[in-house]
Amino acid sequence: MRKINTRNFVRATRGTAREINRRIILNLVREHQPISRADLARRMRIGRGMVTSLVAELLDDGSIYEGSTAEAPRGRKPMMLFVRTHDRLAIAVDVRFSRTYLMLSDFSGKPIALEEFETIPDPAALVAGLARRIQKLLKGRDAKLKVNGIGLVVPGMVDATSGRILNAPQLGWRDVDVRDALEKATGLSVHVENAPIACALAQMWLGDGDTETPRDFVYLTVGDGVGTGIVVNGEVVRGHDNTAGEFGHVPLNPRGPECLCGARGCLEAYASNLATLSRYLGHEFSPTETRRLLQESGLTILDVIARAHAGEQRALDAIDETATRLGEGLAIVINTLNPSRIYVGGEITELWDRVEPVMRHKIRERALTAKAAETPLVPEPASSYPRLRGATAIVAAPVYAAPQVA
Amino acid sequence: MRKINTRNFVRATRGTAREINRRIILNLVREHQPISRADLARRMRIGRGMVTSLVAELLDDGSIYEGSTAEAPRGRKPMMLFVRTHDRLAIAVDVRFSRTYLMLSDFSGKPIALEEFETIPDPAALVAGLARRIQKLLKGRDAKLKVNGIGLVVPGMVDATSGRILNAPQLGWRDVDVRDALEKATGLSVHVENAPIACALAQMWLGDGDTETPRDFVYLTVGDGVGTGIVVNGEVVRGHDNTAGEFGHVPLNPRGPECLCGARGCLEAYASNLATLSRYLGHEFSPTETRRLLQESGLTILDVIARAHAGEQRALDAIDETATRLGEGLAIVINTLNPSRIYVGGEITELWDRVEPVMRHKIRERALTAKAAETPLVPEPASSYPRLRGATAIVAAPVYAAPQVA
DNA sequence: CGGATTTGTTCAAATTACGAACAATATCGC
DNA sequence: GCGATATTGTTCGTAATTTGAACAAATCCG
Repeated sequence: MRKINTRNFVRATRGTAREINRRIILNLVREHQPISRADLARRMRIGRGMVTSLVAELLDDGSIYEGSTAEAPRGRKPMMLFVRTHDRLAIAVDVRFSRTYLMLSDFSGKPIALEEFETIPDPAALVAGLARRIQKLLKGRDAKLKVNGIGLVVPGMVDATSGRILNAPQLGWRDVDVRDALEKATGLSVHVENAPIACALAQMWLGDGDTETPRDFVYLTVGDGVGTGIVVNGEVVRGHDNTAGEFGHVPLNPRGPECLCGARGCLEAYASNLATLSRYLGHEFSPTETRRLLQESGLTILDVIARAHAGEQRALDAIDETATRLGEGLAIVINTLNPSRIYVGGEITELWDRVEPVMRHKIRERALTAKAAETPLVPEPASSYPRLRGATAIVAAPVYAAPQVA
Repeated sequence: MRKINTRNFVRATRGTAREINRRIILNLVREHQPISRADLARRMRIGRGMVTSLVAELLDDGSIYEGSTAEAPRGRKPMMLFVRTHDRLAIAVDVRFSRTYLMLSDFSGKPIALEEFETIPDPAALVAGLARRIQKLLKGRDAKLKVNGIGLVVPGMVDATSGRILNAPQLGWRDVDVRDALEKATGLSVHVENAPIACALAQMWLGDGDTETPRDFVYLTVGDGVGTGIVVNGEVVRGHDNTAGEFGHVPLNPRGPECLCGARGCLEAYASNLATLSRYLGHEFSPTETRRLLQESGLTILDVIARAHAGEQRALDAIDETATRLGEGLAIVINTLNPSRIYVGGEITELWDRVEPVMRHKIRERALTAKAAETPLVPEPASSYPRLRGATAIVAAPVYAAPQVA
């Protein structure tokens, strides 16, 4: 029961029904490939003639392709259909505090080329550098491989419709427009997105290969900060001013450590990588001291994880406390949004066998129903580059998304 | 960019485009009445001929009606259209701990008859009693007034699709099916909904007369418990097991008062009417003691509010603390969902001039952005019967909602 | 009263969904 | 090897629907 937006609706025209059914077929092929025309007709309860005609259009515009025929117990062998992902490309950019990652990948998220370089703090200079690298990246490529656009992910608040970066504290950017500049420099369409939302979009549109992604879930990212991407009813939640999902600043303890946001005892001040590292070094997190402390020690979160793996008690204690706090935060996520699943991304997933039971224990303590207490937690290893996959997803999604109607 | 649900999609048929446009017209009439066919054609960028034909169908099925002609500076005077609400009725039922409210209203939410009686704890007996009262209510009515259905609101978790009440602790109901029984007894279709969600639906579909309701907001109910109804992208958030919106059990203080849910320091244990009343009597909230305490004293929340109005310091202190805690809770709502507005319902709104500034102060302290800190808080007086309006809304909404497609 | 202007209706043409017939393969029983 | 049967995919006529233009109705103005 969605309400129609009478300020900004899309009315149906002669071609709308066809467009809707074509998009449904494209998605059925995507999720059930290989699949035959006759199978599509059965699933959609539609005549095979209609399928032939719609499939012809999808073949024409290159969205799908015909593979070989498949075995059948009797009758004519069906001609199998597949979505064309290997020659539709996206350029994914992940801008982070110290380094920027640049990936060329196909529409399935499979990497073709990957490079990284030091982040240039000035937006204009970064755009110029990016444009140069992108041009070089595409130079030697086969012209047949169509690049559909650029997806750019930043740690911070983004207005996805205007493409403006509203506030990215880690980069020191405020109200910066990189989209238009990068579009002008490369001639490609550019989509900008906030990192946790991008990770959620990667899960939604590219999946993780094995299990089917639900239509309502939360993606928790644990990095220098703690953030979430929220998906409800098959759609991302951005919020009225693009600041939804800041579960990192849920207060856990009014007398807890000071947080970058100015408050005390935020989840992030307990569970971000900086906070974990700081705790390992014997200090509470502090927005003014911690960075200096870490630079002095030269340690990174991966060192703490390695030592925990090796069995060092101090490292294990630091990690356990982080997991406990994450569990408290996730209990709030579960009680307020009741997602069917929670994905967890970040270096901390390397210790999943240790971390998950601790989080689960807290969640069981706090969840309001027995079902909710067992909300599946799914780790996503950092090795799968979730942010870059998310950048790819924002380029690919418009091709597969439901057409806007009504 | 909504993802198509390939397990449960609706394909477009020959009539789909027509259905979509008819529904758009209905909603345009709803929100802009009085409006002429020519105006509709302009707003939809569609030929007037199409509008004539679609409007004829809507006139036929009684969704809208023609009023009188309107003045125009020159040319033929337009014939104005209106939605027909006054002779389409809904029966609204609000089952609460001690009393049950029964309202007959039209589709605009305007009450026609209202009665109340003591809640019968046994579900089957309550249904039988309700059916009897409903029959009596409808007996004397004009047969032309079409009753579209019954909306029933309960304090607790509800599976809106199956109509089962999963858990309503205040009523002591667990996994109870009142829908089928009430449908059988009355011959009317019955919709069951959770109270805070129903309040949100009332705002979304019936509005409050003056201002336009946004497509993303939160409705906070402060009663015996504290709950929220969440609306995102013009659609209600129910959660995977129908337990979304439990912001009442966000922990504010790990060493706070014990809550009914078993945890400590929940928002609800600070800010529900029971907690406020308990605090006024000089005690912390306690799930075991408070009810007895209140029965002994014979006081209700309205007494405390009246004394606060009269300027009694002890009452004011109790209310201020409640407002402070609600502010902390709302800051979490704002940082995690970033709604464009928050409606607040409950007896406490009687003291809005006192309560709002206290909540706002806390929100300003905690909100992550300046814009979010100014998220409008809109009080809804208990006198407008928000839950009963919500029950009406769940009956009326299917008539106006966007058709499900793709 | 005729021209100008706007609203609402009618109608023919262009498109499109739909369904039935048909062509193309393939297996199986004999 | 050959007809019977089953299944896939295509073609094509029919019915339904959008679309745009012409037309009728209503009103004001000079």
